[in-house]
Amino acid sequence: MSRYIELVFNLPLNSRFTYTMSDHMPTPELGSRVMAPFGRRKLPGFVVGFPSAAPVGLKQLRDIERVIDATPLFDDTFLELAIWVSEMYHCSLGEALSAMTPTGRSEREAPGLGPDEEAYHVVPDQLSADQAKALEAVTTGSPGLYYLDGITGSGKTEVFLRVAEFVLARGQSVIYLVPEIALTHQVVDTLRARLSVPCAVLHSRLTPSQRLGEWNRIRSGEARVVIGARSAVFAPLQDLGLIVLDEEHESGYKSSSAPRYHARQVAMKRCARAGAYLLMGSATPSVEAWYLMEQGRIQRLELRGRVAGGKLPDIDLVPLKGSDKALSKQLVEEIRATHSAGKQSILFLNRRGFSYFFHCRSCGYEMKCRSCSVNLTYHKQAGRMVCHYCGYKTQPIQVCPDCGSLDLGYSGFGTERVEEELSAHFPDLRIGRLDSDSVRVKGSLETTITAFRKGELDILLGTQMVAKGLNFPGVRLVGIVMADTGLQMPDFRAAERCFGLIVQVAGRAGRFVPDGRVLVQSFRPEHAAVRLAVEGNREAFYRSELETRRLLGFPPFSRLIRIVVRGKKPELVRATAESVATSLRGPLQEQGVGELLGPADCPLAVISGNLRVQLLIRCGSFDRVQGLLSRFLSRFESPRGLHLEIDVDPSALL
DNA sequence: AGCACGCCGACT
DNA sequence: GTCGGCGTGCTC
Repeated sequence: MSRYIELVFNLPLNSRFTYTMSDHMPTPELGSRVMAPFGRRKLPGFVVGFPSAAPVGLKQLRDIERVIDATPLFDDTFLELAIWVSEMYHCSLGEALSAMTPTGRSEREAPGLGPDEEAYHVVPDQLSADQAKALEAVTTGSPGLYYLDGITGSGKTEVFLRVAEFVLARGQSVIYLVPEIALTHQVVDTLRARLSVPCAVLHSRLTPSQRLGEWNRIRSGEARVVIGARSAVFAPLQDLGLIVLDEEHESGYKSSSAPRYHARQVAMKRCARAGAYLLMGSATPSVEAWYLMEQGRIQRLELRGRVAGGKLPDIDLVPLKGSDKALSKQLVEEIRATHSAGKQSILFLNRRGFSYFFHCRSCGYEMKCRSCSVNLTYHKQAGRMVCHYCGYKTQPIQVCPDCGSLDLGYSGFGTERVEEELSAHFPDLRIGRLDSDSVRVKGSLETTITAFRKGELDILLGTQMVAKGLNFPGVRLVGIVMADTGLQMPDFRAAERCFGLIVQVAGRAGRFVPDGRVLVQSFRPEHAAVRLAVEGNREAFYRSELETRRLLGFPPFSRLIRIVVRGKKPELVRATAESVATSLRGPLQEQGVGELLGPADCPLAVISGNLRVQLLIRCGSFDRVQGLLSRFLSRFESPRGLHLEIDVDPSALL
């Protein structure tokens, strides 16, 4: 009599595969992995069931080869969550399990400046009135959704810690999520110093054996606190009592590869199931979270003012109208004054991409990547035009290939160009640059930061990664070189991101540089996102942004599902997108559950030689659209060399 | 997703 | 004659 075992693989195949076990083999447990012959290959598979009979219509089943895991990776509660993930985000069960367990392939993460802001976390003798109120609201309220709405330095971390202590004291466990790996270390240090319970760390940059080790410490119950980036939301804790989601607005919580889950969404699901608290926090909540707070579906806990005192710095808005210089007169003067006072300056640029590209002043021709539809960026050091999507490099042109004009110019500012302008203005000042180019040389990140901290540099210039490192003691001036980068992008969250960035940078500057100056340069100083951020008027910004979203029928007034058809053959891609649209549009309309937009080329229409065409479903009834889409996808056979990417609640539409 | 099979074109 | 393009089918 045969024993049957059901496996799923990390493949885009929806079915489960039944195998037999030879008599001498000990039966593996549900949730462990086994090696199994699969066609001509051998693959690791997850054990998801033990059917009592073989599936009908199969003549010969094959034996599994060996058991990989001595102890299982997950239990049936976890399997239930994996099934939910696979249905919600339209991937196979095996793909979901791969992403959720320590076996998953590593997610790519941007290099970051380890912000040791938490090192400044001091245990206060007494909570502020707002902190005490927030803590009481959570601990006397029923488990559910809570939001610490407060600026940097308002003491969110202390409240997170106290709620964690409260939950641990009840014998329950805690997941503490941060938006990127670089932030885990400080949180770990703070929690380990404070909580008398072993903490585990989970993120994708641990080695496979480290990850498995931490995973087993969690499964065994040894560690009741887990700190980590988004994948830590799947930590296999028993008796979950609390998930902390710090910096809720951060885009790092959304996975950019299948399954494209959002840690906030998964956290809500887990907390609802476990009867646990979900405690989020940010100074600049996502528009969705803000809306839910307005509706009372998330309980807002306001933290006003700063625990350590210190008011928000004055922010000056400097228009950049009609100038082709990256540094305005005001900014130059401020840098000089700052240096004269023996202080340091930090200059901040949104992104290294979308800036400093080549264009023809006569006809407007722009140099684009041959296989991606993005503008190439000039990198002076290498003397090359570089594509930031595929890495393609080519020589800069001397003559416009379209009109023959020699009048070619740069526009936009990259860090290199700003550095050049700085050197011209301040030949005697020492300038350090931090961006993903300069950081690629290993060790240079630490070297630059250390030098700056020691006062061996006068100006630190960088991209995103300096935004979180504004806690240097000698800094007095923070300049945002071009605040509106990204605003022109065809993405409905552009304004929200722009707003959040300015407020975050200004807030951090104010926390660590109480007498500091913040200068925001902008080409579009009149834009609501820029103006209201500089004024610090959050209510007005969210009100105006919500009104825009309402008019356009965008989230939070609807939920979106994005389908990207991607492939090398343009005709095939377009034809497939068209046929997918036709198959979906009818049922959506007849059932009145949603609306299909497109097909249309993605704003970044070609990446690495693949044409990308998108369809957008604006859901009236999210659940019914999901059902309809699942049924469609199970019938749909993708032509060869062609991929469908399904993104539920997309965070960007590029 | 792989990996084989199989059926047509242009190379030693 | 065969090396190799990628269309088609299948994996318990």
